[in-house]
Amino acid sequence: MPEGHTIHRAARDQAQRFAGHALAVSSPQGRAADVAIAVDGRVLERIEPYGKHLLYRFAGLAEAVHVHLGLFGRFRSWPAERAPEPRATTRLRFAGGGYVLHLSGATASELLDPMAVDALLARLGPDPLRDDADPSVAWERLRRRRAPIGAVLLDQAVIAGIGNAYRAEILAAAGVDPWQPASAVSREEFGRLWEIAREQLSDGVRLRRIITMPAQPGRPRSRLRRAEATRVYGQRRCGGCGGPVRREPMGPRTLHWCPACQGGGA
DNA sequence: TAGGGATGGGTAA
DNA sequence: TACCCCTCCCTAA
Repeated sequence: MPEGHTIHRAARDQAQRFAGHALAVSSPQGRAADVAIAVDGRVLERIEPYGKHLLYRFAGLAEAVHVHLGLFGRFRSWPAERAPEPRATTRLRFAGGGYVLHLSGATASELLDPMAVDALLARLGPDPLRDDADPSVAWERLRRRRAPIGAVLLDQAVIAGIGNAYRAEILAAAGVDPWQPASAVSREEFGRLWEIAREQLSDGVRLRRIITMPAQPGRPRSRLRRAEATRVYGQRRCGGCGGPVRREPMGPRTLHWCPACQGGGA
């Protein structure tokens, strides 16, 4: 679920529903009780997405509410009249503007003072989904790394917002060997990776899913089944050439790639 | 119905 | 590198 596209989608959807409204905020689970106390009754002004991080800004409050979904975090929302009771795991509940939102499982759901916000943003690389992103910053960081390009794409300090699925899909679309050192990637190749990242993540925001394969006759992209939606991630056969997709651990995460299209792999 | 993964990341060593 | 946290869903029985 949560790579950068999920976060940007959530920021837009939630801003549309909640921004400008005073929110009733609670923490049924209790683990974010301090957040609930700080913002309950305040007007939500805006929601800012940075990579996989969200910052909620409330009127009259210097601190921001920082949410990071991690691997397990999830938002659910409903029109107020159809909203279920919170579960035992509901970390935060927002209500206002006719809607209810539940957050569960997040790695982070905390108040950050302005200095902590600065520190957070300082350790993130540019986010391809943001208009203010400067890819040359990512390039300067990436070109110095000897780690495999597949691993460096997951480093949020280099590019913010890419996760395990998109790193596989971006490299596959670019035909780049994930195992080659980042330092061996040319400026031109990097430019292509950045552009593909932008396109794939933007499509993910629009379609609300990771879909990197084109539409098929009679089947728009939004209706592609899981087995058709990606080129290599989670697939047994490559969506490009039909050859076998390989899976190997790359550091702590499983890399999916097509040796025929991308090369690589001992 | 139990259990293994999973689109993450921080920390310690 | 290893371990920890966090929750849900799909799969295999």
